[in-house]
Amino acid sequence: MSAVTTNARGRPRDTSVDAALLRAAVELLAENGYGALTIEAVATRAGVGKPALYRRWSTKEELVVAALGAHVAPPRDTATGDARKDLRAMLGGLARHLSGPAGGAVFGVHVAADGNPELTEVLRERYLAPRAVVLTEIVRRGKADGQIRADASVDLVRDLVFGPPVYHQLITGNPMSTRRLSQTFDAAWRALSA
Amino acid sequence: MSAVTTNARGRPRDTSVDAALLRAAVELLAENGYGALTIEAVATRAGVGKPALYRRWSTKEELVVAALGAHVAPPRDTATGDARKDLRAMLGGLARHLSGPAGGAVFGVHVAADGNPELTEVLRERYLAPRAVVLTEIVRRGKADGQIRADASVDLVRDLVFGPPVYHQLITGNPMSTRRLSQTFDAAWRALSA
DNA sequence: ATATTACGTTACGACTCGTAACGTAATTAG
DNA sequence: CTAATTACGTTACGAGTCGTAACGTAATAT
Repeated sequence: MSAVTTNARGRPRDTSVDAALLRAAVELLAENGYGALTIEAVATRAGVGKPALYRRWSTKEELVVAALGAHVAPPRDTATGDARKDLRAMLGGLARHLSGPAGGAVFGVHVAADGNPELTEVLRERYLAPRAVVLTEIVRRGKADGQIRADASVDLVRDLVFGPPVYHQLITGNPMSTRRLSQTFDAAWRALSA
Repeated sequence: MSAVTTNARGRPRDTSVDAALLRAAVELLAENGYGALTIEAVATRAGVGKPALYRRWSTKEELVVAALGAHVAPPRDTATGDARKDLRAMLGGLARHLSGPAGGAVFGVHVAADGNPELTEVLRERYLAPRAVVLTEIVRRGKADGQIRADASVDLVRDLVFGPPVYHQLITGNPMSTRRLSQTFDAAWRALSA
């Protein structure tokens, strides 16, 4: 046992079907929003049948999580060593993400995860965890060389830096402007810098 | 024309039905989350039929907005004149709200409003507008007597003070602890105070 | 060649939505 | 008191969506 799980027996999965489904999901999210997303519409636009979709993701939520993961660029570990610049770059990545076609879906997934522990777990592992790793490293370095206050936890930095733009979009429905993004970041940094 | 619209002709609405429906909606939201909320379940728990519900709110979203409005205490204009205390009190009210049974529903409504202009409007008027008024007044006074930086807009204050706890709950699924709430508020105030 | 798995199509039961029909109850206008 | 009006509960219905199950066909490993 414990053999390589790449045990392809019958007909292999058609990779283009995966891509077509994820692409269709992102497109429909951008066009109609999360609530209007339909499994059948995704399959139809992708040119496949529903069973092909259900073979890959058993619920709408998992599909959307996968679509987000495939569409959103993973956080680049810019690692300039300058905590302020690195934080600002990470914030810029989030802002681009929220402004993009899948921006509105981010909230939808989190809400759908309410009362759904499995989905919450998937979301946490695939989406949040990679970003948390990068953030933790930035904060560690920043505190080591005295840029960030010693009493600032990673969670505090996260909530203070990323909270305002996400909240802004949740409340207003529109992404935060670039000017206001810099303004809120400056304010957050003012509170976090040593 | 323009007569008093309180023109009650036939059998009047049963007020207890309104209360029972709103209460049932809040209870079910607390138990199963927004996604699992069903019109029929609300009507059944309230002991009424679906038509009685649809006579009052034509969609699930409007019902939930109404349930929030009825369940959540409106913002008290504490008006101590101390901008820091007033802001902190407002933040405490939001935190109590998010910790309560309807906390999870707040996100659900916002997401449901995505791509639904009418619901967005209702949500903005009934839920956000009253709070915005109170906040604006607090910020105005704070800037007048030099407690708050002159270059801080109301939107900046709003996003910086309320964004972190809302984001925290959106990401982690749990309300922010009281200790961390004070911590993030102190940080925000550090950035906002003159 | 045979077993195995994926694919598209079609069909199905279950659930939810929003509305329409009924008969009954409550209130106002005359 | 009578008629008109509106609310109520019950029941039923069409529409839409979900998730799954069949079937025949295509593609790959053994």
